[in-house]
Amino acid sequence: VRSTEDKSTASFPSQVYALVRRVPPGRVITYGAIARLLGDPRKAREVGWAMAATPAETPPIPAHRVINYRGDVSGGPGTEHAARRKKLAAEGVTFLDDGRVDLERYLWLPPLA
DNA sequence: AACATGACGGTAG
DNA sequence: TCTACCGCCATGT
Repeated sequence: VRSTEDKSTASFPSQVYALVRRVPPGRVITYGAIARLLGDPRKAREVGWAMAATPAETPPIPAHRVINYRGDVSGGPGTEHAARRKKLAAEGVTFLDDGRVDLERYLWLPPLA
């Protein structure tokens, strides 16, 4: 039973959303970090897919705090790309001259405990 | 079932 | 530092 998965009954996307919901305002996390935290570093791409399919719910999932490992806000027009940057800025996140986020400064990871 | 695409990551040039 | 290519996994056609 549960041959392919016994770590949790929750689907991968659900686990992604659960983790993203824990990211505090003014902080960000990367796709790769999420994948790694869920146990499979190579599923980073799947994390991206999951975020693209982020369901509208309450409280809303802070998908705008998820960026790629370079500190760039992914996605083009049509995926609320500009809106995400705006939200980040509203939370106090400053962008570098290249338009990227300083991960060393804003990257958030869940407490070990 | 096969092919092409993608909110990614890492390495090589 | 920037661009290009490859690898991974799931989706949509």
